[in-house]
Amino acid sequence: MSYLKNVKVEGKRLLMEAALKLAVNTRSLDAFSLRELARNAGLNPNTFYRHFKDFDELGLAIISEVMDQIRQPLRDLRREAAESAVPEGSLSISWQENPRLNFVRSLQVNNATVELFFKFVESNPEAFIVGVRELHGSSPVLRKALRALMKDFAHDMAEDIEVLGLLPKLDSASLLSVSEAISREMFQLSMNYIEEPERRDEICQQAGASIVNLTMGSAVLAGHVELLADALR
Amino acid sequence: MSYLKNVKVEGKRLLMEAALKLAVNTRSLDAFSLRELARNAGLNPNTFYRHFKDFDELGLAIISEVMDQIRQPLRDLRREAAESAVPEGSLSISWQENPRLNFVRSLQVNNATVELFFKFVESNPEAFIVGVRELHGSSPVLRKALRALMKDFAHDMAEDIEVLGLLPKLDSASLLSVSEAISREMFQLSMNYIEEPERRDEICQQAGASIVNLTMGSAVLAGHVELLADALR
DNA sequence: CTTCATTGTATACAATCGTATACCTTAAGA
DNA sequence: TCTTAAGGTATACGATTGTATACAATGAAG
Repeated sequence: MSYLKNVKVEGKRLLMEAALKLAVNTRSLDAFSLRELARNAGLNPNTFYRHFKDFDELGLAIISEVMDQIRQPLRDLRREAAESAVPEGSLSISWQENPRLNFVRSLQVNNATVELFFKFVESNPEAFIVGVRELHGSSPVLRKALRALMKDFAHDMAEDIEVLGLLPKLDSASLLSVSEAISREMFQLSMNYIEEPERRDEICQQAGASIVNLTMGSAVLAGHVELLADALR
Repeated sequence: MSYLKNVKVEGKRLLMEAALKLAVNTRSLDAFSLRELARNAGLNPNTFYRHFKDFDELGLAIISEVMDQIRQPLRDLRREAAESAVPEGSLSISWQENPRLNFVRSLQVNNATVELFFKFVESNPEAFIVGVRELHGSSPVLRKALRALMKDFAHDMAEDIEVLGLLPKLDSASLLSVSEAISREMFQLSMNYIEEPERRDEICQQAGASIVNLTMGSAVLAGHVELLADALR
């Protein structure tokens, strides 16, 4: 919930908290005024300048703090999903040896991850709203920072997929590319998930389907058709 | 280029044009003031109220006009790509009869479409910037409108895929779901395409890969593995 | 104990904001 | 021909904005 424990100076923290809250409600980091922000933080307008040069600097600070709190949990969640689905000792069995087992396991991990991911989104909406919003928002500085961040997420994911053996062998470029596509899809869908509560099941399914499609498609293109054919036989 | 030919009243058109331009530069539809808008349109501030109740109404008007000008061209472009890739008379040959031919053709159409799409984006950046921006922007009204619009695009795409025989038989739910995912990916990547000119080739490839992955993955999941295996043999 | 940087406040000001009221012009309908 | 609605302007108002300048409290370093 509170992403800003690291921020020691109280005024700074109050401002960042207020900004995050305002961003979630008005839903843009620069849609509110400096004075409005100060008012919400219970501080004098000028205090802002003690900590930030401008709104970009505030935005970067928030993003950086939030991501510190989110990145690792997301990885943990993926591993958690993986472990919950692995029949004991089967980790070592390669796709070549037992396509079917690995395929089924991959689907399980996939579904579990998606479910956990959206639960996580649900309990941390502010972080996702601000992130996705500003990814295409009005500040070039924030856009750039968030694009870099998406890269990091994708990189984490690629690494995990490899370590957890969730896909047949893929060259690392393709793997990263697929991971990036999955990241984009998941973050995008997280907005729908937040905003359309009545469609949450559907969105969950949609996300799962996209991931399966992307991963299986990439497996096919990497020359693993026969492998998949075996898995599905 | 000019999306607003339909708007007859001059003041209204001037306001919409100014808003579109401002949105592209400041990159948010409500990041500027009513007076700033009027100034850019060369009109009295009050003229705004003659045509719009508030900024949402302006936004909706712009979106609606822009999309009228964009939706059909996008479809044409897809058909154009399809026709350019079809060996004469081969349209009638089903995936079952000749998997390989259809697979190759599908890839060709795919690549051509992606290329044409990004060319289109390049020559209509305003439309895409505003669209993607406001899809996750600060106005719930615009968000909702743009989500509906994305649905329409996806629906068009699904219809075209079916008519043009770009995929092996798929139940219509899956087809729509895949089309939606493709739409999201394409619109998302269109932003990167605009903002990172030095990576355009890479982005183009990325888009192509995602589409192939999504479509082929869905084919696999729909039980067409053997078909694809044949195509790739 | 003094110094001084840090964090926050108080006051002030010109600029800009949204909008209310009133008025002008034009073209269409009665 | 007279009326009336629509599109556009002029002026004016109080509210809010970003920020400059000056000042107060605190705590660490010397």
